[in-house]
Amino acid sequence: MNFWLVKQEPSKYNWEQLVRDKETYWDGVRNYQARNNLQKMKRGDLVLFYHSVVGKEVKGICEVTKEFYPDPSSDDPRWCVVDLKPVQAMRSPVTLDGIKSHPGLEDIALIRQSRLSVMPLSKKEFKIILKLGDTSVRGI
DNA sequence: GCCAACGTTGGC
DNA sequence: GCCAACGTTGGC
Repeated sequence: MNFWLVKQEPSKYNWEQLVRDKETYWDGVRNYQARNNLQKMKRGDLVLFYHSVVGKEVKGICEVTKEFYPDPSSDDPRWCVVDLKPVQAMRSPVTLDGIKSHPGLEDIALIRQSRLSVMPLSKKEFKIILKLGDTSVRGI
């Protein structure tokens, strides 16, 4: 199983909306590197949902329920989406400051490559963020 | 194939 | 609202 982090501005789509929707397709990715990461996601992978710009915090954990397929919001066959469903809200959202200041997280793309919207996390990094959020999921 | 111009993202 | 970082586009 692999671990990921996706970002979105909460004014465009946010965790609360995902919880209401129960499931969504993650559309709008228009960057090759982010798309390549989307294509590597496997069913059952866990994905952190980060609110960029407003809040700047990890709000919850999702699961990949469907692997990549063409983006229904685009005519361009280069772009794709995956389906995500919410699994668990963070008991305590993990802020960007918290991530920046925690040893062991200084190399994640959220910090090193702030514009990337879909990025991989190591299991270790995923576990640290869950711990910072006082949250656990599926034995992790 | 290089690079200037331009657009977008996202932290501050 | 500003600006740095970075990706994309298009002229040459």
